[in-house]
Amino acid sequence: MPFELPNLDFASLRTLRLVHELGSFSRAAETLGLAQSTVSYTLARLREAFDDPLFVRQGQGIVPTTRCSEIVAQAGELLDRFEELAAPRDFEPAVASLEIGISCNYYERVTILPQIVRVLRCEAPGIRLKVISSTVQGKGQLTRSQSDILLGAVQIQEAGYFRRSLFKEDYVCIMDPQNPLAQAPLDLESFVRAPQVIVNYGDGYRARFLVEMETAGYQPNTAMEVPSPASMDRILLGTDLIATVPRRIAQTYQGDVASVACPVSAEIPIDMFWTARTHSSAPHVWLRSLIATVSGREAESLQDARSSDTEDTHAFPDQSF
Amino acid sequence: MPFELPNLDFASLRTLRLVHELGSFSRAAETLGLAQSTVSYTLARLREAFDDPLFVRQGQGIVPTTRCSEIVAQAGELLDRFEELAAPRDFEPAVASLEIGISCNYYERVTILPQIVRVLRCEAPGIRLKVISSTVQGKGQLTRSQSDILLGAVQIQEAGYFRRSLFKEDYVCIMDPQNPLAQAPLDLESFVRAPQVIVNYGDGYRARFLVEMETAGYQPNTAMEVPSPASMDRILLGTDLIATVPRRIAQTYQGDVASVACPVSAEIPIDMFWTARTHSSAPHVWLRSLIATVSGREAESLQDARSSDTEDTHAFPDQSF
DNA sequence: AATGTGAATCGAAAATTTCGATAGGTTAAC
DNA sequence: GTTAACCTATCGAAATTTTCGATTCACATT
Repeated sequence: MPFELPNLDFASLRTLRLVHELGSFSRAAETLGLAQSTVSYTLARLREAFDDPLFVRQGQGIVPTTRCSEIVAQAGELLDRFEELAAPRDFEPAVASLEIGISCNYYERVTILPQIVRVLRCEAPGIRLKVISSTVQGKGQLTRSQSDILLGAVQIQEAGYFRRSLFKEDYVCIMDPQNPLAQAPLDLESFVRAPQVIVNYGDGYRARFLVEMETAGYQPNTAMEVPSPASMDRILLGTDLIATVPRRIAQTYQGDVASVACPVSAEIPIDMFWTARTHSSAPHVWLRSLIATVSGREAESLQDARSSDTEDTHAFPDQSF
Repeated sequence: MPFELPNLDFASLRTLRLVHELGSFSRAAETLGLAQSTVSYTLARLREAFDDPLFVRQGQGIVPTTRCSEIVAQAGELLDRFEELAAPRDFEPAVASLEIGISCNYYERVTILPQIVRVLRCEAPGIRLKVISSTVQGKGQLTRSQSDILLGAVQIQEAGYFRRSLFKEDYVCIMDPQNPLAQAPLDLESFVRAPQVIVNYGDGYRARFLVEMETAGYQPNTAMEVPSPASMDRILLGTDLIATVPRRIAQTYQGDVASVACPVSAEIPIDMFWTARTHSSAPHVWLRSLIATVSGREAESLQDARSSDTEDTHAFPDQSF
């Protein structure tokens, strides 16, 4: 064996430092509230570990060996770093520097993230968001630690995930303002007949209102399919087409298109999910709280659809930006 | 109390690191040759110390919290530094960097140090010598850690000092080569009569041969007193003066002055002293060994004039320089 | 010599760590 | 679904380490 790597605890190093500082075993013991024999025993262990006398008697008192002084200098740094490491993390948004991963899709990127980003740039400029498309794999991304937070109209049954409802979304029908259907509330019959642009979101996902329509025995008059609701206004303007999109998406086209309530009632619950891995991390707690607050009032945290776990409410900043 | 600073040992941090690496308590226990419950208990202590779950269950196995990964990264550095600190110091002259303090006077600076410096520059260029004048305070300088090594014709009776004899020195009389006294061995009567330059070394120190003369009832014919034997040749040349100086000092004037044996026999033992503080330090051991080897053959180490402590003999380099 | 100061050592008590066994909880297979 | 496999958590007992008070030892000062 080349050399037996010794084990010591940080308290021993603190004792060593104190003895070095005070130049006395007895006074160190007194300061620490221990018996002198205890300090003596601790030093015996240190001597063993470092294979050096560390302190030698010199007349009245003791004198550190050169090696001892080296060790004390190094040990001081170790202690400082350890104590910093062990200190409770008081998270300060203003100075924190870290990356947080968010899985979501177009909808959340358009409706939730812009507000979050504005607050972050102002209050926590050191937090970097890494947003990835969740498609239908959001849960797996969470468990594989590819992201820390999953946002979306997802339903996770399994245990081991935390959930917080953000808000409920419903659908509106949008169309060219000249479209006759825009002049009055839309009835179901007209809605079914109207030529629609259907958003399929790729990956075989089917919008909730389509599922509801089907259940009720209706088929939409599909004139066109697109993978994303982005720039839907550009498509619709000047045509007789209508599109059924989440209300908050419709608001991003505001002014350019007319919107009316969708006669097929379908609510989409938008939730936030995370795992125990980040549950107790101060920055994550803070960001989740921010997301919940920014998203609306219906804040409510549940784990496994059982234990409620209300997070600290984020105090929304009243400063203007 | 603001926060209880926790105590941990380095073995716990190693366990943490291993669990993080292997992703399993059981496998870490197996690797360490411990029971799984032991690792579990160690993690309970770590969780307490860091106030964080550190690892959370995730299906099959466990996943580290974000805080845990931070801690492991930091702890890894702490462990590396600690292990480096605890590793046996294998002293390598070629790369060692440190300062060693030497107390001595003119005699040793002229006779011993030049050879030491040449070896150091060649073999241990990182060792910086800090030479201070010992005058008559050499012992105090040692005990106050103002120097690490004391060289000189000193006699320390007290315990607690290590000593190694370097060599014995005797006196020669030097003079202008034209001086009639230089032509034959000097007899005591001529010596006492001859006009001398007496070196008083300041500080009331009296050369050994003067003490011997006095004991024998003679007084030198003092023509002049100087504080140091430096440049004595410049003083003597062209005069009828003689000076009595240690033989190795006389050799530094070689060629310029004539020297004959001093009829008053007086041996000066030149010793090296140090304390327990540096006794076990590898670089100091090495340097002391070098000094002893360079100084002559009579190497012999004694503590308290009792316990002999022969140091490693320094293998004098046979390379030319 | 006697005295004082401070570290080392000793035996017993206290606290901590370790172990084996077992319980609790989740995943994969049948 | 039930079982089997595989984790970590927990428990009580045993082993080890740490602490303490008292004493001894070493050195320095009076």
